[in-house]
This record gives sequence, structure tokens and C-alpha cells, in this order.
Amino acid sequence: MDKKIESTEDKIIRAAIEIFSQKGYNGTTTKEIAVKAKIAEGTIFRYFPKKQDLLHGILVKAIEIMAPKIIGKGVAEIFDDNSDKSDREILIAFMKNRLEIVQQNFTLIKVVLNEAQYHPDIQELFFQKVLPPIKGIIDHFFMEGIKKGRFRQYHPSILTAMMVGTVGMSVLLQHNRHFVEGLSKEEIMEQMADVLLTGISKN
Amino acid sequence: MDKKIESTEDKIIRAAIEIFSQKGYNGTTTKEIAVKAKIAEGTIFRYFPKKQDLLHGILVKAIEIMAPKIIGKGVAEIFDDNSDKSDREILIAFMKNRLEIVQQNFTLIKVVLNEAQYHPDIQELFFQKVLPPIKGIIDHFFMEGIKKGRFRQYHPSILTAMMVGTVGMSVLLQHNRHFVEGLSKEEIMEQMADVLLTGISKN
Amino acid sequence: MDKKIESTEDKIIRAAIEIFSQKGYNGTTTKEIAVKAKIAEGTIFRYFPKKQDLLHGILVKAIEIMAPKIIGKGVAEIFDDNSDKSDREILIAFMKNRLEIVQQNFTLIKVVLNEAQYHPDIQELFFQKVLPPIKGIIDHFFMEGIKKGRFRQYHPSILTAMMVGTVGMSVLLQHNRHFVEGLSKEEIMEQMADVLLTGISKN
Amino acid sequence: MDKKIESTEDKIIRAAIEIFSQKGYNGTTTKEIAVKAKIAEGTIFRYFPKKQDLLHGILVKAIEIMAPKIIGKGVAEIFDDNSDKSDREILIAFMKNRLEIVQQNFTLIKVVLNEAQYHPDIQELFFQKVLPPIKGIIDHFFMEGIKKGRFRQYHPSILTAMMVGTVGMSVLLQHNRHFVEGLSKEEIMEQMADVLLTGISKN
DNA sequence: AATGAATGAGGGTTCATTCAT
DNA sequence: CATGAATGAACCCTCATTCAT
Repeated sequence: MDKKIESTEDKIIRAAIEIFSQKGYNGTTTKEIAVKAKIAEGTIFRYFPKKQDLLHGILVKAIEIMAPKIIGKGVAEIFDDNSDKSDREILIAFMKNRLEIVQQNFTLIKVVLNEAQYHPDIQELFFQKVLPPIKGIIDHFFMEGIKKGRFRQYHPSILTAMMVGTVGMSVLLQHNRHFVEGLSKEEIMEQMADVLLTGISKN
Repeated sequence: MDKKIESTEDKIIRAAIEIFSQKGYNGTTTKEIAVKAKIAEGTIFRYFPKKQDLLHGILVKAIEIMAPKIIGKGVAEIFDDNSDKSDREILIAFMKNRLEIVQQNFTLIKVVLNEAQYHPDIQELFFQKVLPPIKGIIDHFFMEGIKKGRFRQYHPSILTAMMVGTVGMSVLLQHNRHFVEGLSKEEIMEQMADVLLTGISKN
Repeated sequence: MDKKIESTEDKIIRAAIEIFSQKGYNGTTTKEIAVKAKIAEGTIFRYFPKKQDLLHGILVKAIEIMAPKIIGKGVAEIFDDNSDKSDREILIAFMKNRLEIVQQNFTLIKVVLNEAQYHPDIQELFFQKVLPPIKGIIDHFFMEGIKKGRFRQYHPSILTAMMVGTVGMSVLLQHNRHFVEGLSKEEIMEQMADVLLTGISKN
Repeated sequence: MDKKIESTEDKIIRAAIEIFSQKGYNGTTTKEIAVKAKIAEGTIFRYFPKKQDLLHGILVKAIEIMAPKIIGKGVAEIFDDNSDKSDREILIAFMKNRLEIVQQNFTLIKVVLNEAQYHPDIQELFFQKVLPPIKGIIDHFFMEGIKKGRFRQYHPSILTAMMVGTVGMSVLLQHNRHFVEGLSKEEIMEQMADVLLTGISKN
């Protein structure tokens, strides 16, 4: 009953995300998208007059889907629900939650990040609409810690960058079983959070 | 006088790397490469019978160029030349050196990493020829620190992953001036190394 | 009003046969075919993904068109309708009928025979699907004559080969007015049939 | 010692004939010819400025090689040396001799006949220089027979055509073992000659 | 004379886009 | 609205031909 009510536009977007993530934008034909979406090739162009427009549609979709998860519930939930937890537990919960979100929307994120490299308009949208709120929240998190004297005096954006880099790496590690052997996804994330936290914390 | 003695094959490879890094493999035409290399389009196919073969040529080039830098001089230089330095100074030197190498070969690395996503054979080569030696060296560095009791008991590969992620992020930061404002490349790298080191070190 | 209802596929096949017969497969461009068929070049590839496939399409067409003419009506008609005629009249009718069929489909046959030389798959199809039935019928005709004591004891396949060679030559003679001067198509065919018949007949 | 003294031009011609006969003129690259002739590709163009010129070279070669065999020795030899033989023996010897010549120069003849279809200048040369003498000789042979009252009153050119067609078919039969089973090359030729002779002879 | 690297026009083929149904 | 046949520009690639060595 989920598929039945999916609009034609959504079917197209979904198919496009999936194939773009596998073959890249330029490596994907509109025919392939039509087949995966189970519609006629011509139908795509009723919704997205140019193939390019599909990328914009995807980015809009990405913002729609991820914005609430990242901005809305995410932060409040973690910090409020865990107000009685230690810093370590909070950071780990925070990073695990991020990892979760990224992994759930992996193909979507992959497409956006990959194509942003080559499409200046996508890039611009990404740097103006997508990145700032995410960065803002994490920056804020670290700034609070610094202000409250629990974290050392680093530039918050650097800590944000490191956390993003760390979470990013841990995502990539999930896709490369040989890199770290013998540890579960959770354990990896925890050890990484530990290193970060120890490096950041005042004592 | 530099260009005069460059072989036709090298001219092609160089042009291909440059344009692939800007537009991606599938977004680049052999015509564009020919124009940039200032040769006839047909000449490309004397050296690389299929466009695909250009990617292999690039990967081979990448291995040729970077292998000595990463494996050879890099490690010995830093650790031997700095044997009287503190851990902090060594790690910073190490990471800065890495950053330098990555930045000097940024377009080349960008192409390889991007296309490895879509070309299984490139991916395989990368995971079998390129990644292992790099990972081995860094793993070794951290294992030594752990063995000598200076670093805590983390899984070395996790520390490697974090360092790579950190260096990777710092490269990206160079290309996004808005992310961290007010700090130089050096300062960013140093703060990051500091966080890592503090997180890792025993005391 | 004839052309209007011709399918795009048939238009392509027809144009291809015509140009292939004039310039050979390798001497013909898909562009030329498209122009002659009055369609866009790209359209050809909706029906025949590879240029090669055009040859198969033509061979299939050839079998479709000629099989009924050769196997079906041809034999029955001649032998049944002429049961009261002399051997000479039957053979002449038979050969004339064959000549007619070959001449009507001259370009088609020319293409198949020419390209069979260079395309093993076409060759195989020809020797397995096209030749056997034709040879079978003619062999049968001569075998009957031999069995009934009207023809001498030659190997039937040799007589078939001679008849085919003779009809083939007479086709070529139509295209070379200088070879036999002063005789009509009918007279040539009749004299040839006469020679054959006299050579074959018992008395 | 045969190859050593072969001129570069002859090496090219020989290689060209061989490959043209296998792949056709348009299906053959000058590179392939160069490789088979064991020379550099550029060398071909010193002798034959255009690829087309190779065909003329081949035709000239064909005339050079075959003219003496067909016109000169051939006829005299057979008729003089066999003056005490029966008509049947003479005709068989004649046809066998022709068959021999054709088979020895099969690739050469194949190329000329095939390409004459598509190259008007080759065609013209063939119909003006090659065909007439051959036709003339055979016509003469049959005319003599008719004049001397041994052969019936057919148009000589028709008999020539049939003989050529018959010899031609027998050549093709050599390349198709399945057509006539159980008979040797000699037996086939003899039976064919028998049919022709019986058909032609007066009693 | 011979070489073979370089050329570039042109070939087969792909694919985003249009449009009549 | 949806379809899919048709389009043709542009792509990758081939190959006859040129020319510096």
C-alpha cells in the first residue's frame, strides 16, 4: 500500500536517486530511470523538462527529507532525553544518531555530494541551504561545551569538521569490511567518539 | 621548455586528469581532452584504445607518482629527521606532510576516488594496490606509539581512519573558505592534530 | 499510397537492401540508408541496434519472401499444371520460373550471397536454412526423372549444381548485354535448357 | 629464397590480395595489409598513393599472371596435344585445365570479381581486357565444333556461358563439401562435362 | 626508400528531448 | 496525463593519408 499511492513524480525521483548513486548522473540514461520507475521515458519530461532538473528535484527532496531529522527532532531529542547522561554518552549518542541518519539516506547523500562537485548550482544550493544548518547545530553543540568549560578552547568549526570527517569515515568503513577488522559498527563509532572526546575534554 | 619534452602520452594523461577532475569521466569528451592536450583527437586512441583505458593510465600514473612520496621518503624523513622532536611535533609534521602531498596531487586523487565509485576495476586496483601501503604505514605509526606506551589501546586502524578523515576534511576545508574562518591552513592542521593527539596520548 | 502503410522497419530494410547491393555492406553508411529510407539515422538503431543486425534482418526478410515462392507454389504449380507437357516444356518452365524469381529478388539475393562470404553467421544461416530446401526440391526433380527412367544416371546434385549455375549465368547475362548478342532472355533460357535436357535425357 | 627477392611492391600486392579475398576491399585496413606484408603502413602509400590504387595494382597483376595461362599455352596445348583424343576427352581436359587455373588463382579471381561489382573502373577493365579474350577462346572452341558439324547449332556464347557457369559451380562445390557427397573433384568435373557434351554433340 | 607517429574527416552508436497519438 | 516512436546533435572510435625523421 506504500507504493500504490506514490506519485509519478516520486517514483521518478526515487528511481533517479537509486541509479544516479550507482552510475553517477552522467552515467545514467533517462531510459534507465524510466524502466526502474516503471513509467514511459517521455513521462519523465512532463515532470522534469530537462534531465538537469532531476538533480534539483533530488536536492529538494533531500532537503525535505533530511532537514527535519537533522535540525528538528535530532538535537533536542538527544540533549534533552540525555540530560542526565555523561558527556561521553551524549557525544556517542549524538554521533551514532548522525551516523544512523547518514546511513539511512546514504544513496541520497552520495548523489548530492558527488554531483555537487560538477554542478555549480547544486553546489551553491548545498553550501547555502544544506550545509549551514547542519554546521550550525554541531558548531552550537561544541560552543556550548566550550562555554560551559567542559571542552577546551578550540575553534568550534574545527571540531565540527573533525566530527563530520569522523562520522564520514565511519560510514565509508561500513562499505569496506577490510579496513577495520574485528569491530562492529557500534564499537568503531564508540572508539572514535572516545578519541574525539578525550582530545576535546578538559580533563 | 617544460612542455617541449613532455611525451604525447603524458600530455594526454595530464589533460585528462585536469578535465576529469572538473567534469567527471562521463562528463568529459575525448575532444575536450585533445584540445587541452593540443593534439588531434585520434591521437588519444593510439595510446589509449578505449576512453576507459585513460582511467587506467591515470591510475597507473597516480601510483607511479605518489607511491614513492608516500611510502619512500615520507615516513623515513619525518620520523628519522624528527627523532628529537616531541610526539606532537612529529604528528603535526606527519599530517602536514600528508596534507601537502594530497594537495599537490589533489586533482589526480579526486579523479581516482570519484571514478573508483563507478568503475569496479579501478576500485579493485585502488583497494589492492593503493590503499594497503598507505594504510600500512599509518597503522604502523600508531601501533608503534601504542606498543611504546605513548598511545592508548585503540584499534590502530581506527586511528588511521580518523587521521585520514581529518586530513581529508582539512583538504576540503581549503576548498571552502567559509567553513572555518579566521584560521590559516597551518593553524587548522595544528589544532586538528592537537585534538587527535590529546585524544590518543596516554597523558 | 503504397509507401504510407509501409512500416518503419520495412522502409529501413528496403533501403538497406538497395544500397548494400550497390555498394556492399562495408561500403554503405547508416546515414545513406537513413536518407534513402527517409528517416533519421538514429531511428535505424531502434530497430537494428547494430549495423550488423541489418544483415540478419535482410536475411530473415529474404527467407520470408522467397521461401513460399520457391518451396510452396513453385513446384506444385509447374509440375501439376504441366503434367500433360513434354519434359522439355516442363524443364523450361521450371527454369524460367526460377529465373523470374531470382530476377525479381535480384538485389536481395545479391546482398545475401555477397555478404555471406564475409559474415560467417550469415553464411551458416544460408547453408542451413536457405540452400537445403532449394537444393532439396531440385534434387528431387532430377531424382524423379532418373527413377522414372527418363534421365540418365547422374548424381542428382551435380545436375542441380549445373542447373543453378546455368540459371545463375543467365541472370548475369541479363546484366551484360554484350555477352550474348541477338537473343532474348527467353531464347537464351530455352537454348540453355535444351542443352541441359539433351545432355540429361535418355534418348 | 623465394621471399628474399620479392619486391616491396609485390609483397604489398600479395598481402592485399590475400586479405581482400578474406574480408573484402572495404573490410580491409591498410594497417592489416602492412602487417601481413611485414612492412610499415606508410610504405604502402609510396607505391599506391590511394588505397584504391591497390585494386588497380591487383587487377594488373591478375592480367599479367593469368593472360598467358589462359590465352597462350592453354588452348594450343590442349588441342594440339590431344588431337588424337575423342571430343569427350578434349572437353574434359579443357574444363579440368580451366578449373585448375581458376583454383590456383582463386583468391585473386575472387577479389577481382567481387570488387568489380562495386568499382566501375575495375568493372570496365574486366569487361574490356579480361573477359573478351577468355570468352573469345571458348567461343572459338565451340564455333569450331559447330562448324565441323560435331556440335549442334547453338549460339556459341550460350555454350560458353554454360561452360563458364559449370566450371564456376564446380569451383564453388570444392568449397562446399556437403553439396555433392561421395564424388571427387575429378568425378564431378567429368560428369558435368559429360552432360554438357551429350547436350551439345550431334549424336 | 622506409618508417610510424600524428592527423582529422567520417563512421557507427547513444541518448536527451519532442510530439503525435 | 501518459506513451513510445522518432529525432539529430554529439559522442567514441576508426582508418586512410601525411610527413618529419
